[in-house]
Amino acid sequence: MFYLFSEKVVSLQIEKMENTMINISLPDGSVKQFEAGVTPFDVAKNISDGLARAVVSASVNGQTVELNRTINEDCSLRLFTWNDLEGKQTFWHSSAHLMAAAILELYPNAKFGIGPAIENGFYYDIDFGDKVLSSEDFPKIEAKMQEIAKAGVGLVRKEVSKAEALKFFADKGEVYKTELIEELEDGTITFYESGKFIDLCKGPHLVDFSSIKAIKILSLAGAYWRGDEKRKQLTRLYAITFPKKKELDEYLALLEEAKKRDHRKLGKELELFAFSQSVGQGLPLWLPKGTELRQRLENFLKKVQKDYGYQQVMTPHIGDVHLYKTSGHYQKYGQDSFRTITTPFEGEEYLLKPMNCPHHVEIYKLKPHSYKDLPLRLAEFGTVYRYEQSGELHGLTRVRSFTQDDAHIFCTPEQLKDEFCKVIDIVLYIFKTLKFENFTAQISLRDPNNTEKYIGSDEVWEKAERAIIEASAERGLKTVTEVGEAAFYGPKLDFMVKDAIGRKWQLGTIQVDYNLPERFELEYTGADNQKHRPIMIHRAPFGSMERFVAVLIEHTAGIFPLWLTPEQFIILPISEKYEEYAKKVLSLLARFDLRGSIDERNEKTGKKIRDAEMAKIPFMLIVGEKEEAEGTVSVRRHKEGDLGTMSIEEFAQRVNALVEEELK
RNA sequence: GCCGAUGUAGCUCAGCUGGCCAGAGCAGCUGAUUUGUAAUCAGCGGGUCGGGGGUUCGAAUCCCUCCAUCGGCUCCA
Repeated sequence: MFYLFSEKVVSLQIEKMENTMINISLPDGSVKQFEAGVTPFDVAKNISDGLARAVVSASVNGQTVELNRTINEDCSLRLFTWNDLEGKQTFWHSSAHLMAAAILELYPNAKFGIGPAIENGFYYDIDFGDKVLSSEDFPKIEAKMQEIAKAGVGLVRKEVSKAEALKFFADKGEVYKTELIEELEDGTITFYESGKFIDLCKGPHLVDFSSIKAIKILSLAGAYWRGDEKRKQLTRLYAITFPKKKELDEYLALLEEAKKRDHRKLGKELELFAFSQSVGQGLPLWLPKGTELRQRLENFLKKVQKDYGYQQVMTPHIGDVHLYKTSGHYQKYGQDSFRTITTPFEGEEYLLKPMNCPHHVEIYKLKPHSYKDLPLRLAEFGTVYRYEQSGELHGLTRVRSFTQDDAHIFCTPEQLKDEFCKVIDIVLYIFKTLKFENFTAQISLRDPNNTEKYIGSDEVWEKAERAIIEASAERGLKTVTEVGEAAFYGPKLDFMVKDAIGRKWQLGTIQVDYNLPERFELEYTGADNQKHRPIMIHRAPFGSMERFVAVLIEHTAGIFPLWLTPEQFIILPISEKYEEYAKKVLSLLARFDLRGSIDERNEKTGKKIRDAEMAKIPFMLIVGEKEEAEGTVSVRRHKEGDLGTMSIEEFAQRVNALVEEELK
């Protein structure tokens, strides 16, 4: 091992204090005695050889460190393995160094940006100069990584002074690294050296690369240096590594599964929605089956909302530009959004509505309100138009016209918490019914050190934030709190669900708004006969119909619940002789509120079954001579197979029982 | 909007480094078949090779430009 720096800087190895014993407390509450200078690895080995093999990093008094860092005083120690989030992060972070080391060997002129671990794997932002990297280069890089890992190259931590760090990278022409170092404080700078590749990094890392066994470079993309649109775009390489090949294979299988579930693919195959270049990008066309599905969702929510005291309204798709000037949206987004619509009359301008709130506010303002009228809950499936940047459009999840399952609740400050609870209840009911069993809520609060960028008094903010926190706690939500993430007009609660294959999506949102009541000078008369300002809650449990349907498609892989699916059954007559009977079955089932169709094609039953299976239709009803004679249907369940023969009534009752169960 | 990749029939795709009238499967149409739990057989029709411009004797193939899609970045009221 060669050292680049003068002896005094190189090593942090604190001299071992002879014979001093220290106490190390472990997460299970036990305290063990070790000699000072012990390393986390030693502790792991002391506990068990198995742990010593599995451990990747550790935390000493809450600070994550590598396994060979010496411990010289009493502390609490946690050992992380691959199964811990922290362990994975260490593993992937080190893998990023491994990738960079490989790239440096293959492309000596590459300049490195940053290379962090992410939720699934890691990336490195690299400036390749004139070289344009393509996915064809991946195998070469992977092979080089394997080679370095196999050689067991270590990751050695060194403390360096700022001046030395700057000089080191400046000499190499590493402009990105020097820029990063400029912002660091002297005395806090560490390098990690792995063979020829030396990187600025605060760590911690694996002790060496040998445990990185399975490597896959996933994709490449452009990424602005430091996320700044105005700065140079670097090449970002995404990759993932695992300690075992089997785990990589499983991960790749998961990616395959995700591809199969892609709502853009299924939306096309199941004929739910489409896009047309002639209509315009980001403007979805809902096909008959998709519309059927969406309307069922809408009706489902309408019914729930009715039970919760909401009133349905409808408002136009455009509004006078002054409305949006009053709301402030025109000033904030007008330039980047769809431009105003003009009319034959001079000075008359309209805007496609980018949101429903101002319209609902105007409904509120139609008459004076007493505190006794509140809360007023106005709901609308309101289609809005936003000019999203072209590169941001993505299937149904990011579009330029979408329908919010919107509602605005006008209430008094005292009612806020209760209203919040009720909205949470609606969201929970929806998640339960649609089997989103894994979800968390994010509470976004204002930054208390920067209150001037928010509208509304400290008093109302504190009250609202407390209301959100208490309501979430009362409803037993699993929450994370993000300080400083609130909108300028109020705190909010967002719901994130995990779908069936573990991917996270943001769905519903509940937001408190002080801004619009202020700007539109909303009022109500209180019990004290004084005018007061109501609080507005914006909420959309689905988020938008487009986004929700997209997530639902990916969550269910296109196999929708029976109550929701566009077509519950398809009747397959054995031959055209039984078409009359098939029609009779269809009309009988319609009387039981079941929906389906008949496959009257001149095809064999096997073919009809195959097509119905692929169309993911829940029930196939095969009818032929026997069924016609007995007045029965032969039932086949999607993916499950033959359920046997039963009477039409029995089939209907069984399906309806299942539907009832789903909606319970 | 930015970086990179892609764009061939309704769908999924083949057409290598420019040279027989641009192909296949599925879907569609016509006919035969009257069919029992994941693909019946035969015939037929269908493409401005994303649009436009250029290089060339000759372009789906090379170059430019625009559009759209995909992977990211930035953004998301």
